[in-house]
Amino acid sequence: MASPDKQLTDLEWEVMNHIWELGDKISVREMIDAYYPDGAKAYTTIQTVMNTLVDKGFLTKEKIGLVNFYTPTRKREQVIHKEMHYFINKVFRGSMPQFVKYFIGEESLSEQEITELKEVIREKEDTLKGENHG
Amino acid sequence: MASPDKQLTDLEWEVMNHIWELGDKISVREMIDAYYPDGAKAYTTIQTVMNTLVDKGFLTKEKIGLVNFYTPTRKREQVIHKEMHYFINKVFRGSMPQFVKYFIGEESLSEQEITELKEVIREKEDTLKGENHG
DNA sequence: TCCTGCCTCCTATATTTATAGTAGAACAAC
DNA sequence: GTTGTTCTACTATAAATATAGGAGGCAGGA
Repeated sequence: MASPDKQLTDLEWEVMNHIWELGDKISVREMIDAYYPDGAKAYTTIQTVMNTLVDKGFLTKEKIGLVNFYTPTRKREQVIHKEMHYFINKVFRGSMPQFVKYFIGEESLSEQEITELKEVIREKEDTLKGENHG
Repeated sequence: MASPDKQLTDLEWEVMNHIWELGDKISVREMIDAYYPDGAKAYTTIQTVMNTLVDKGFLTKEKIGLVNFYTPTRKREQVIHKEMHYFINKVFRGSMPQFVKYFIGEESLSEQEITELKEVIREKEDTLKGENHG
C-alpha cells in the first residue's frame, strides 16, 4: 500500500506529466486515448498507477456516474521543485552551487542550448530589474 | 542479480559519492570507518551494496590478501551526466531547455548568482569557440 | 595448535515497482 | 430481460531494493 508523500517512480512521473497537460478531471480512458492509443500500456496498468498516485496524495479521484476522474492535488512546479532538490541531495549531496557549476561547466551543452540558456537568463534579468524598479 | 549499466539507487549513489571522495582501492572497512562509524548501516549492508555496484559495472573489486578493495570504473562527472539526462527525461520529458528554463525561472537565484552563471557561460562559450578553431 | 576476530560469500526477507489479469456491476441496446 | 461493453476493485507476479544474518576461511596471538 503506497503511503503518502513518497517519491514518484518513473512511470508515475510519466502519468503525472500527462495529466498536468490534459488538465483536471481526467479518466483512465481519456489518458489512454491521448497517450497510449496503441496499447503500449494496458488499461489496467494505467489505472493501477493512477490509483497509486491517489494513495500517494498526488491525485484525487472523483466518481462521476460510473467513472473515476482524477485531478492533480499539486502544481507541477511544486513537485518538480521537490524532485529537483531530492536529486541534488542524492547526486550533489545537497550542494546547489555544485550543481549549477557542474551543470554549466561539465555538461556538454550544444551551442544551441547555450544560446537558449543565455536567452532565459536575459529574461530572468529583465524580470528582476522590472521587479526592482516597480 | 543486478545487470550492468543500470540506474543507481539512492543508497548506491551515496556509496559511490563516498568512494569517489575516498579514492581508489577502498575496502568495506575503510568505507564504514569513514562514513558509518556509528553503525548506521551494517557492515554487510555496505558490502552488499558495493558488490552490487561491481555487478552494475560501477566498481571493480580486487582482492589483496584476504580483503577486497574497490575502485570506481567511471568518473563521477560521467555518471552525473547520465543521471542528469535520465532525470531530465523523466521530469521534463527530455527537454533540456525546459529544464533550464524551469531551473532559472523558478529557482530563486540572486543577482549575484546570475552574474556568476553568466560568467560561467561566457567561459563555456570561449571554450567551445577554442575547440572549434583548434 | 587452537581461539578470536575480521572478512567474504551466500542467503534471506520485507517492501516497492511495473505490469497486467479477472470478477463483477451497471448501463445500453435490442 | 438477456447480452455485450466498459469500467472499477481486487489480486497476482516477477524483479528490484534496502537491509542484514550466518557459515566458514585464514592470520596472528596465547
